[in-house]
Amino acid sequence: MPKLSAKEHCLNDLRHRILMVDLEPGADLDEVSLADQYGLSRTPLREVLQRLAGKGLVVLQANRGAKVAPMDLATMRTFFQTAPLVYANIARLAAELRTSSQLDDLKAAQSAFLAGTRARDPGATALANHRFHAVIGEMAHNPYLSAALARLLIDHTRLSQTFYRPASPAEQVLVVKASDQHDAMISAIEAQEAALVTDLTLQHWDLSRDRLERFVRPDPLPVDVISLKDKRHAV
Amino acid sequence: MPKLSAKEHCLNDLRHRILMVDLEPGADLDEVSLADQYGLSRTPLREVLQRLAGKGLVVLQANRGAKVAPMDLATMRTFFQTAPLVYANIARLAAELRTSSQLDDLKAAQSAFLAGTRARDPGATALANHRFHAVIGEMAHNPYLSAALARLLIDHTRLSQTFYRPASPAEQVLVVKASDQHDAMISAIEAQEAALVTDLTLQHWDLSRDRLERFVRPDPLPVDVISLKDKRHAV
DNA sequence: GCTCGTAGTTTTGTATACAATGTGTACGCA
DNA sequence: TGCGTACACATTGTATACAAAACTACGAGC
Repeated sequence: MPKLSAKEHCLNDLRHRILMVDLEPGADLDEVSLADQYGLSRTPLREVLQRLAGKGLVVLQANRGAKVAPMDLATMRTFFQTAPLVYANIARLAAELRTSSQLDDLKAAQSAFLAGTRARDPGATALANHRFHAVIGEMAHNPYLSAALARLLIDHTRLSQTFYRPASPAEQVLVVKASDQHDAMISAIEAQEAALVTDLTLQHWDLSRDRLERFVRPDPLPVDVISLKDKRHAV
Repeated sequence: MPKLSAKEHCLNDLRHRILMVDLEPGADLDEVSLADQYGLSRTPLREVLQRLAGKGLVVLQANRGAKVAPMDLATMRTFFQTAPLVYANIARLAAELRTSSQLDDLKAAQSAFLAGTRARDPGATALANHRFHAVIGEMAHNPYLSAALARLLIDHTRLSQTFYRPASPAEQVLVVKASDQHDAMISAIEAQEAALVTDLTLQHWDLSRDRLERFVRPDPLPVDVISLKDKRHAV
């Protein structure tokens, strides 16, 4: 069991809280309060913030402290525009270049994902999903595209959390479908079938996008209030 | 005139030296010597290193200091594989989304590039070229692809420096051609002709790749040493 | 003779005190 | 009353001293 230093715990926990939108996009981060919250002095805490800034999780403002990386409308637009390109290319490279130990990591991430869904734990599920796709990024052995992927995954995970609502039956079906796609991707990556993985990845993206869109643009409220009244007891 | 703090100067200068391969890939960076070299204490210097690490210019090794980001064979292979994809997509977005002030920045970078070539200053030329493509990255308004682009440009600039040899006449022709392509790209971006910019960018990439390849795989030495002797005075 | 262990040195990591910068508020003046 | 300035407070940035970890070299044991 690797014993984590206070600094490592701080880094992981802040990362976790940002991805879970426990710390909201744009939120100011106070050095002193975070420092004694994690039981370290400001010096190493500032290094943690610099590191998080390097990964794109926070942004530093000179003489004005750090804040959680914001997510405005423009960001989201760009996200939807860019994700399929990067995901597809990463997936293709992953199929070609994956090592067997990375394949084990991927299967472990998928196990965690399944466990999360079974436990109805949206946070754990989202985090495992993040890990799953991050491992595919590692498989691609491409530092350039991985830099883009890492930033995409940050916003992808945060968007999922933002729009998540306690599992409706329809939602649950989609999650199961996503899990099946994960399994298919694992098989294809293991068999190194690059074209197939690319295709599966794009299907997976479409599912994810539909799921996000469903919350951004929900079904409109019924215009006819009277008829709604009649249906009240039909639920 | 913006007065630079010692810290900003340190950041810029280290960046500069890394891009110019004055600091070679993989070189160890000693905190204390760098600290008094730039006249600041270790605390802010470490922050500078963290920032450079975030940009991908250096890599940090826990309890074992920092070193300049290495460039091994695998990196170069990946670079050539990935560059056209990112450059082309960035260029297309830049044409669509550029602002007029960014267009001014781009023209300024091209002026600097031209000045560098005229002065036969390979360092200044490479840096201006870096800036030129970085501005196109800014125009794309896409933080995800920009992250990939930034890392590509680091290695692109370093490769150019590594393989640069004092301008042969043939080499000079290629630089002029590159400059012309820059001008064409500026016009196309100004006119927001996305398809044209994408095409020009890929042509520009081909030129750059040919130039790099020329040095990686130069013409073989003449096998027939005797006949070479006869030609000695013909040069 | 080689390996392992250990002491000393060098280098990195952390805490704290202090300086500088930014921010808010209250007061004076028009 | 409105605006500007100045002062006080809060927060960030820097330096230095100290602690911990890694590297080196030397010596003992097998």
